[in-house]
Amino acid sequence: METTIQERPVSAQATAANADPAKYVPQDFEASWTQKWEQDELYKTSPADERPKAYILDFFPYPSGDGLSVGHCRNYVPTDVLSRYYRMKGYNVLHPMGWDAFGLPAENAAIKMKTNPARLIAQYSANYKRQFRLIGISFDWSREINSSTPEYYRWTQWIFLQLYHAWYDPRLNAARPISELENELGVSGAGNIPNPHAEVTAEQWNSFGKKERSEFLSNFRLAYRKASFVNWDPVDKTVLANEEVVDGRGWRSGALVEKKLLPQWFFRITEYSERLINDLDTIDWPDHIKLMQRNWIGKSVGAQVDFVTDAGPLRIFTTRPDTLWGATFMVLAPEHPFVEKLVTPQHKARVNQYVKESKAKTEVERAEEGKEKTGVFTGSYAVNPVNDERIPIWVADYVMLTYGTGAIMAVHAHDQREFEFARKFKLPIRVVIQPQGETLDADTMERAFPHDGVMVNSGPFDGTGADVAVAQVTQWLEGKGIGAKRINYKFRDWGISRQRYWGTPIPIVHTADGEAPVSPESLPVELPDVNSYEPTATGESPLATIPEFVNVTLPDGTPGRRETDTMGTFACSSWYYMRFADPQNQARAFDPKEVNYWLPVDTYVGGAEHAVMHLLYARFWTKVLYDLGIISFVEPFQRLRNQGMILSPQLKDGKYEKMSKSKGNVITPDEMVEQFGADALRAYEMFISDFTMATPWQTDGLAGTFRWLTRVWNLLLGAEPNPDLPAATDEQIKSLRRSLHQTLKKVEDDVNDFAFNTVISSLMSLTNVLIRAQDTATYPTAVWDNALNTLLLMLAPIAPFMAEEIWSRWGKAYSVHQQKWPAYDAAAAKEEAFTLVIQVNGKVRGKLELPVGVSEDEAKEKAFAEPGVKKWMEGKTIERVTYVPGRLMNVVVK
RNA sequence: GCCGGGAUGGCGAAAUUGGCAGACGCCCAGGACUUAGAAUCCUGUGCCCGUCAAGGGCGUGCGGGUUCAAAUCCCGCUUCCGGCACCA
Repeated sequence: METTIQERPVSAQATAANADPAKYVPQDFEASWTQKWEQDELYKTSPADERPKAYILDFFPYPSGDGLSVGHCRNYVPTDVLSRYYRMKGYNVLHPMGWDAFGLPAENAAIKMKTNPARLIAQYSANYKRQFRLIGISFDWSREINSSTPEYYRWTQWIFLQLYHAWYDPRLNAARPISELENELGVSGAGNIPNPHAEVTAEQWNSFGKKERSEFLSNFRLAYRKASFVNWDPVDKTVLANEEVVDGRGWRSGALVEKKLLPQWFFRITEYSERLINDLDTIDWPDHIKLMQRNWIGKSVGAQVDFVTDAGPLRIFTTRPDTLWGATFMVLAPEHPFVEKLVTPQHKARVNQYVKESKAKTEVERAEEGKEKTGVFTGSYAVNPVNDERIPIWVADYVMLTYGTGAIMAVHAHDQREFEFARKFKLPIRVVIQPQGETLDADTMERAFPHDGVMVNSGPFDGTGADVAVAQVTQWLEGKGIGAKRINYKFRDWGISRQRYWGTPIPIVHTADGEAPVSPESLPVELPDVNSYEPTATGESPLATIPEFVNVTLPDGTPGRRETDTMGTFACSSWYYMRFADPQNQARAFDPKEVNYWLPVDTYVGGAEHAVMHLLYARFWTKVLYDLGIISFVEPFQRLRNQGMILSPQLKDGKYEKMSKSKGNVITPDEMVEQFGADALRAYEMFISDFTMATPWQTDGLAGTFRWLTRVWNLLLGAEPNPDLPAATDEQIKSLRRSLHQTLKKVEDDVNDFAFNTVISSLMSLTNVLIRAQDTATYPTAVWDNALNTLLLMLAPIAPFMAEEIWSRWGKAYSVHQQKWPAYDAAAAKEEAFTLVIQVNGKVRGKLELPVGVSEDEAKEKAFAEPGVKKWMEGKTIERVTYVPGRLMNVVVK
């Protein structure tokens, strides 16, 4: 098929030749207003004061070489509109911007281009900044921050030390100074701490040397180092957090992640599981994000039970203690320490082989093979403590060491995985839960029955119903001392070590006596300025190869080696929103007065992809700093909203694609501004669809908002009223004011509700009303001027350039952006009449204009007299009439 | 597999949460202005029957249901997009 080249019908490109001052040519004035606003520091935020505050924040962007696309503008424009709106409402507004500048993409790009990541970031962020200015975003640039500067990461390190020097006391449900733990250990050991991470008596503790104490405290510190199997990305040559592994691959490199045993730094976020779940109820976030966090934390309530084995008590976790009597064997994870102890000589070879193979598999391989269960018998047996039955112990890789206790009891009849396993290995199956209304038969069952029912074959519990079974059995186990209630969480501590150069150095020195934290006064531990910083394949940070960095002598003369891992960038973004409250502070991370005034963030906007990473980590840091008395709030982000993605306008295989540089379908704000101006772009970003919805870009739609702004321009700067037109009647004047104030209400409500698309459509409607009014009658000057003035003020947050230009052409005092938001008059907005929709048997048969407050009888009388309605009622009997005042009447006839 | 969220004209979408489906735009068609085009303005525009009429029927992914009344609530599917994934 032949394609014709479409001419671009609408365009406002300025050419010097046809410059007409009456015409709307945004390119003629937008840039100079940006300059003036900046000169005048129009958007500079004041420190804490008496006014109510509004903190409106976008997710901390990672500046990339590609710059911003029109898709990125989708969140920056609405937050800017909100900020401008709040300024006009008299709020003290904080609307800042900065750069999440550390991390792999910049470092990898810099290595490739043989340059320095700092230089790249400077270049990329300058481009972002240029684009933000281009589209009129009102950031207070005096508060700009860059997480890779020593002035910033000094305080990231400081917060790291706060965590390092703290532990979580389950008795207080809060973090406390580690020194208080040390005191307690010296007096009473760990004996008074419920479920301590490690046991110690006071005598033992007091006999410990420096190094032993240091190592012991690692079991409690909120920032700790531990050798563990980690997700190793062989392409980026670094460790990844669990959240950064997607389908077994590194989220940035896409490489298959390997398991590697390395000493790593962690933050003990799991201590906050319960609070992270509970406090979700106190914040205004999208439900699906809350749900994702809950699922990620993965709380399950059940019981732990000790089975008797030759190697000692074997502890399992189950959410179904009511099925204990149905256990027909046990399964250990291949890495479980009991495997070695329990395997009998004649099974040793097979078991060792199986364990070796499992350990070699990646997570993906394990999962892929997951449908077909594998496993081997150890040769040993365990005794089920509830019925003294002897059951075989197997090893199978569908059991994970990292969840629960790494060991399970297998109840084949009531768990699908175990059912499959039992069928495959011809193990016995026993029904211990009978569903209501049917009878399960262990021999003929084709699938497990994992649901509720009545307990059978369960000794003293036969006949117990599902509603109470778990609680009663758990209590019984506790009474007999063979088990206890236990809560398990899926998620694990947050691994922050990165074996890379471009990140915040971890402020720890390793000495012969153990770890020595860098003193706060000697921060920052600066990243050395070096030429070569390529990652090593060994799992060692490139910093380890720099002797000047590594070798240190502590103030007391002790020689040490600096920690050479750096922190993953989620550390930087876990507190940047606090730094914005007091970004220049050289003496501390922030002044508590400022941070407690501005925080929590009132409205936080960004993509849903950070649901379980940044948003969980930031909440965790906030809670720790709260516990330590540094800040006075427990949740960082009061209201969260996620923008929908903007897709490429081209259909491919019946779908709209994501914009990406590799597909060559990226549309930039630069080209759109060049063609239509920034204001039309802003309006279209709002108008395109519901804020949360993914939607394709349509440049023709942008042409539509440009046309609308042109009509507004012509209306507001238009000619004097036509003297030939009749004077407006009282009714017309009332009607005009009604439209005006209804729109005002709608715009305010919708801005607050993030319904930006309908903000634009209602302003378009108002524009149409005003243009029509202008062509119909001459309105009193006061009425007309007030209408135009109100429209312009409503437009100011949306189209800031145009609003300022018109304001200035009207000869009003600079600046429109320092004006008050117009006052809403509810009386003026009130309707005097309404349209009554008349239905007969549910079908619309007529409409009637009636005064508000008309009586039901009168409405009926008039409705039944309507010819269109009458026609359908003739010869029928009225069965019922439903009347919804102000709306609708439905007559049911037969 | 489990858990979320969607599906509305040719296109992007609205719909006060049970009360006129399609606001507001785009596209398209016809007209005005113009030497002509662009821009602008006016009119029309869910589908079908009907002479472009009057009028009527159908219509919010599909199939049922509740209700005087369903895009909206309930049950069962299809499909797309996210998330989780042997979690005991």
